Amino acid sequence: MTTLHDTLLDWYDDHRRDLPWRRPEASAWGVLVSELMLQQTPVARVLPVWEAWLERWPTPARLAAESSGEAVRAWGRLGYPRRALRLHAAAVAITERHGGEVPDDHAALLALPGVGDYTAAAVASFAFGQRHVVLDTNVRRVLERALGGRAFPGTSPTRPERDRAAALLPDDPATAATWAVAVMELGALVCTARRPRCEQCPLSGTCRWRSAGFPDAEAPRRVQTYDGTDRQCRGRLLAVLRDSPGSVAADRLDTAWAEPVQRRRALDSLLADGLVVRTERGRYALP
DNA sequence: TATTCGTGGTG
DNA sequence: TCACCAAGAAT
Repeated sequence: MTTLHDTLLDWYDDHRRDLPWRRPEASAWGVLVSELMLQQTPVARVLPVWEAWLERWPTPARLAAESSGEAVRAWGRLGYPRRALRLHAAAVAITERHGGEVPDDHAALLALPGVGDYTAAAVASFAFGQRHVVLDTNVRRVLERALGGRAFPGTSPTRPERDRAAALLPDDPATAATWAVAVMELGALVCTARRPRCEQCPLSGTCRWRSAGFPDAEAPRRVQTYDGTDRQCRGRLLAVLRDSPGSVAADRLDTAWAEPVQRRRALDSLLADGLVVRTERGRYALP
């Protein structure tokens, strides 16, 4: 433990958000649900959906007993609806393979649908108080700036990056878990991607990016176009199905997207993903 | 390894 | 206004 650790842990104690999945009464299932929902989706939009989800499905077994289509419907407009399918599949796997209890083992977590290296480490750390390197985009940015002296990390985590994060991890598991969430929180609230609030940062005194004069602060980042893409088309088609209690006729989908070739392609991909099924007489529905 | 996969808030 | 983004995973 160094002054860096004490400084950041003190900051976290004073500034941490009171998020429902961080409360003591939150279950491991609640933590897992939050992590799936938070993949590429802002906290503010996750909050109401998470509350409703846990109210309706307080355990993995309760979700596993439902159709995957109900999960897709309850997912609402969080985006990337394949995550809803994966979360449902994870609930089924937990029910079948782990007796309905979210596993506390990193490898077992990693084997669940929708759970990658980050999410497995996050659940093991946040829900079970274990010591893991939790390397999300926030943590990577904070460490790259504070220790690496650069504005942004590369596209994917490197070996040296992991080693650096591992070397910083406190020995005590409970402290390591708090450290992990504290670094994430700093990245989310202060050391943000665009306009970091350096005047509020507890690490500003030692930050190498700051002492170097903020090089490459305006580094061009990859812009993702959306209008007119297959993604947008899929979203429109799925919205029609979410808002319909049963199945819909094909011509209902035609009204959701005018261009027939792209509409066909998008519908085929939704069918291939299992987000949509074909029912009787050429009608369509959630699975 | 580079792509693909939604959505809506915001500076 | 509109480009930019927000706790990744799967392939």
